[in-house]
Formats: sequence, structure tokens, C-alpha cells
Amino acid sequence: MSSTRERLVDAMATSLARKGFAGVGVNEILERAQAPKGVLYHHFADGKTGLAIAAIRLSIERITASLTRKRAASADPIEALELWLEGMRQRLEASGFEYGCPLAATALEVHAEQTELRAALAEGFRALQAEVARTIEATGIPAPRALELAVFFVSAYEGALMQARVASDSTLLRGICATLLGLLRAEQRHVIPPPKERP
Amino acid sequence: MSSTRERLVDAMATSLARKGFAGVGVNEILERAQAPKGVLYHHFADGKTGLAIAAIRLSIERITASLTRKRAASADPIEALELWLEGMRQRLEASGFEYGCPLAATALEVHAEQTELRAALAEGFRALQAEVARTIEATGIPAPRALELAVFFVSAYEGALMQARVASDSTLLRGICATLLGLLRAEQRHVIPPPKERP
DNA sequence: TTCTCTCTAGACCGGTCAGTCTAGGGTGGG
DNA sequence: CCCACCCTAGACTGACCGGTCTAGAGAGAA
Repeated sequence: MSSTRERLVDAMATSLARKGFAGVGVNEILERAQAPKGVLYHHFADGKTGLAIAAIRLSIERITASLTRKRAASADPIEALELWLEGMRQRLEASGFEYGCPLAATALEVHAEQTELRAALAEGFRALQAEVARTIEATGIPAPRALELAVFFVSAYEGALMQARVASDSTLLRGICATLLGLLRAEQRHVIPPPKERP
Repeated sequence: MSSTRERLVDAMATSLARKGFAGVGVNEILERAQAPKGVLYHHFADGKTGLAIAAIRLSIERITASLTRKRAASADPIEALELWLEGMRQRLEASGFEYGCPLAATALEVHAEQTELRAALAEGFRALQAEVARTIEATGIPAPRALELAVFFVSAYEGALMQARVASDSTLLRGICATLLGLLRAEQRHVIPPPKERP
């Protein structure tokens, strides 16, 4: 049995991924979590914003944990990344191209005065980049370059996810993922050249 | 002297780039355009949505025209792309990391039932990809591959723009742009090898 | 039992939302 | 001159927004 608080955060996380911060109403969240209004303001002193921040943290925790798990289960880190991307793509498709990145929509509509929300988003992206970078490092690519690649990886993926959403078609997303994984494999081969055949 | 209609569309275009569709209120638009409410519903039968669609079309028209102009002014298409990216980055910086992509924020919060808005966004991205593809083709890279690269280019740029926004820092954006332009130059060299020196 | 404290509960608040309605100004044609 | 028509104008509407407030349920300690 989940607590009311957990149900609230979970409901907010889903809604943020679907329509962003401005697009979602607290009443809608409360209804989905089967909770009255007082509960929200009991658990989160600053209301909608506080709930959104908790939801962002939860989403990032889930998404990075998923990659960690995939990495632990597979000998090839790039394959782990591939499975991870595939999982997220399937969720997008299963939702009728509604469920995108849990941070992206909010990231694009937040404004400068909402400092706490912005900080949570920035921290979320940083954590995401770091987790991807850790996976890339596991291929043998050195750390600084791995981070560079991770940032590039996240950027391209986010952009592709967005375009797949509006097009209601994931072909573009599949293509971008394949290209990204291809780039990583090429870089890996360059770093650790395959053993030469000896006659 | 701009017409009331033009001022409305322009104000909406700016607001969409800053906070997306759900994040902007019509009253705010009307105030910025110095127009009363009746005008909006006179020019746009379906109100906010109609205005947003017009604004999306205007934004895409402007942004593609800007690239066309840069391409006409420069002998090197990749240099044209570079200048274009630089222009957009400067606008982001000048606005205090508020003014991002005019389509992106809306793209991530629109839902399936808003078919017209979604269609306008999809068409916008298609036009943007096509214009970038045209520029890449001008480097000598064949058309199908140029489109592939353009899609990749747009994705990575959108993702980077988003991350730059939340981080209030354009270093990441600069890096991604440099990488993208590097990839294009590498591909161009591969297609048209430089003339060999003859002793 | 009784006191206390955390969490639940929902009526209620002012404000703002998108959108409607009626009236009036201005300009071109007759 | 006057009529017609396009555009401007803003008061107004009901719904919904995020947020507040008071009341009470329930568990644990004494």
C-alpha cells in the first residue's frame, strides 16, 4: 500500500512527462491520486512547485536506476544503453506518443524567477548525464571524453524524443538512437583497437 | 506601422518560445500587443489555438528564411550553418536564457486531441529539417544522407538548447554546435576528398 | 482513558483563465 | 451625404486556477 504522499508524487511525475508544469493542474493530480487538497499542502509547504520538484527527483532516480540495472545485467555497456533507450521508446509508444521525458517539458517552460524548480531540473540533467557518462566509461573510453559524449548523447536523444512526440512516429527516434550507438561503438574501437590476427 | 493582427501573432510567437502554449495567457498577449480582447476572436475564430498556429508558422518562416539568407551570403554552407546557430545562441543569451526554440516548449506539452496544433508543429519541424538538409546538400553530400544528417542536427540542437536553458549557461550548447559542425565537415571531406598534391 | 500530534478531509477564497457579446469607430463606395 | 462593412473596443461570463482554513480521524504515549 502506497502512502498518499507517494501517490501524489507519482501522479505529478506522470503528468509532468505528459504536459509539463504549466499544463497540469493540482486538482487533476489530486483526483488521480485520490487525495483531498489539504494533503498536498501538508506534505509540500510550497504546493505545486514543491510537489513538482519531488516528482522531478523521483523521475530522475527511476531513470538512472534503470540504466544502472541494465548496465549490471549486460557485459556490453553499449548494449545496456541500447536496451535502456528501447525501454523508454516503448513507453512513449505505449502511451500514444504522450509520455516523453519527465524533465523536458518543464525545462522549456520554466522561467528565471522559479529558481528552485530550475535548480532541480539542472541537477536532474546533471545526474542523467553523469549516469550515461559512467556507462560510456565502462566501454573503456576515458572519463572526460565519456562525459562529452554523454552530454551529446542526452541532447540528441531529448531532441529526437520531442520530434517523435509531435510526429506521433518513432522512426526518427529509432534512427537517432542507432546513429548514437554507432558513434559510440566507433569511438570504442578507436580507443581499444581489436587484436591483430597473427599469421 | 504593423497591423493589430501582426502584433498579436508576433507577441504569441515570442511567448511560445519563452514558456510554451499552456504557460502563456491570452490576456498577457493582448496587453503586450496593445489590443483588446475582441480583436483576437475577430481574427482567429478558434482563439488561442488559432493564434498559436499562426505564431508557429511565422516563427518557422522567420527561422528558415534566416538560414536561407546566411547560405546566400556565404560561400561555405557549413559556415552559414555556424553563423545561423550563433545567431540563435546569442538570442538565447540576450534574453537571459529564456528565449529558446519557438516550437519546442509547445511540442512537449501538446496532447493528442489538439490535432491542429500538433499538425502545425509537425509541419514546422519538417520545414526546419528540410531547410537544414538543403544547406547540407550544398556541401556536396548527397540528398538522402543530407536529410539524415539534418534530422540528427536538429535533434541535437534542440536538446542542447533545452539543457542550456535550464543551466543558464551556453557552454554546453557551444560544445554541441562545434561537434555537429565537425561531424559535417568530416563527412564532407569524406565525400569530396581534397585534391592530392602532385610532386 | 485522555492527551497529543500527524495526516486526512473538503468547503471555501480571491484571482485569473479562455471565450462571448454588444456597441462603436473609421473608411471606401455609391 | 449615407450606407455598409471591417475592425476595434472592453465589459462581462462561468469555469477553473492554486492556495487557505478549520475540522476531525486515528495511532501512540502516558
